[in-house]
Amino acid sequence: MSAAVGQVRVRFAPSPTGYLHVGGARTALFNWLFARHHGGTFILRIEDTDADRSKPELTSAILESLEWLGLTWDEGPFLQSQRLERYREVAAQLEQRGYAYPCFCTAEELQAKRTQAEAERRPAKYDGTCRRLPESERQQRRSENKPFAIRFRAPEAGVTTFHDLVFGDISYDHRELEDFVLLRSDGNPTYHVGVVVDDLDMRITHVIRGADHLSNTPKQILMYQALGAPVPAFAHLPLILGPDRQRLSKRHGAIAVSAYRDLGILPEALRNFLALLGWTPPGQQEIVSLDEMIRMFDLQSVSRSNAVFDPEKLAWMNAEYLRRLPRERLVPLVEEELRSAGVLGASSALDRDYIARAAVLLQSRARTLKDFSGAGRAFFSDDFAYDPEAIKRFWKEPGLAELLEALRQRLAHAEPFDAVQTERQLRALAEERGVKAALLINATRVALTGQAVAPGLFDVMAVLGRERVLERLRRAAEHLAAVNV
RNA sequence: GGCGCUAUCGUCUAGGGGUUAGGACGUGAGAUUCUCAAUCUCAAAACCCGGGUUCGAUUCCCGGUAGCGCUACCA
Repeated sequence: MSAAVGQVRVRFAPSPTGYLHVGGARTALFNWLFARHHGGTFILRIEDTDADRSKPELTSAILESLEWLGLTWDEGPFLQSQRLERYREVAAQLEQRGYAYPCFCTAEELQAKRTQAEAERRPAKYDGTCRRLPESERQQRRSENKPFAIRFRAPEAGVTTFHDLVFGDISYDHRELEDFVLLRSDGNPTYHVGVVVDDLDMRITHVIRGADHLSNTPKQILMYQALGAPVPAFAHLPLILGPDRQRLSKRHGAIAVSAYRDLGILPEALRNFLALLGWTPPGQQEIVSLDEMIRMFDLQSVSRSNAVFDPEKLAWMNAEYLRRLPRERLVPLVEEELRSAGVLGASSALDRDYIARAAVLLQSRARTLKDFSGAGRAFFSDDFAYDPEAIKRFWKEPGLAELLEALRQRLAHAEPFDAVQTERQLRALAEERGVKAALLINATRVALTGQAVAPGLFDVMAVLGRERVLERLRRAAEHLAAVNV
């Protein structure tokens, strides 16, 4: 790739009217991958021209989510709200050159026209009242300080055709176009001005965005042409849908990137999963490292049909990543999870080495980080409850209290207190009493972890250590004796 | 309604004029076992419909249908 010519410049341009959702994250990811693949530049721009709906705190939340996903930007973030003068300047320029005109219609008038058009089952495009205003009339109304918007003078005939890198050739008849607003009557630009002017000023070479912008593209191309500017390449991405095949929205539950972080999802897992929504790497491998993704990413292999977001597959992928996590990354993540879940207090006596051993033991069956503080709670705190289901399943045998007490006494002298020795002692006891080892093992598991499901019992004992094991056996025997009468 | 786009297992997708239509998640069965997960084996599961082109279409073309998008002084 030659660096001098065609240096790739792409951007991600969210609007701070909500949190970064998975669809936006996927768009950001594809832009980022494209930039990295081509050794280009990834620019972040905040489209906050809608003063009413934009919230500054959402901007920082979006940045945070992008950083969490590892999608770092090379330039920006640029705020459109700080470039308003520039947009007005361009709008004025378009007006001077006859590509735009002032429109004095009020919101009420426009609404009335639209309603009537719908009633008559006509397309509800702007009727062009102010487009046909004589120049003198325009001067007159302006001098009266009547509020006005600036509209683009769309061509009345012809077709705009462009080549989309994902969708192929797209044609759009100009008769479908209306004279869309460039500048609102309060002087603020609309979306179309913001994108075109910024993409131009920022020398964007490839506009990679959601397919919901496909129909907007002809309008923007017309603006580039009116400005006598080169048109960038376009690549539209299929949309991400909910399980009901509707466009993803709050109704679908977790859609914000931050929600997945809170659910205990790893950023690399979410990133990998998102990459597979609409893009397939060559070969049949689905777990793809970042480096491989960058190397293999290609807009031409992006799908054209919308994709349903499948949380089940994400969960599977997260488990895959969790299992592969090296200890030095796993342990801090687990500690953080335990702390935020309140399992580990500030004054916890647990040392790092212990936490590490417990985390590694739990690692192979964890689906999310939440599992460490949830199902794994008993490894990090003495304050855990016996799961009613576990009791029902493994504590139904009579005489268990006495059996656990006997086990406690045997284990008190097991030396060393490791998986091999504890297993030997437990099996010996089971044989001595003529009960199946499984019965004792399962009952003990509930005693030690409160759960019906846990790692291998003897590994659990080895990690917990003699002191905790004996104490918990005592507690369980007590509990059973009290309940079973 | 108008315009645009899309259409392969439940889901994500590969493929492509002649294939046993491939993989992954999920689902079912089995192996293993100390519970569960993991792992291994096996199984069920798809080319939207109708025309056309062709010796032959799931693949190419047209139409229909369905879904999604746009249709704002939102982005």
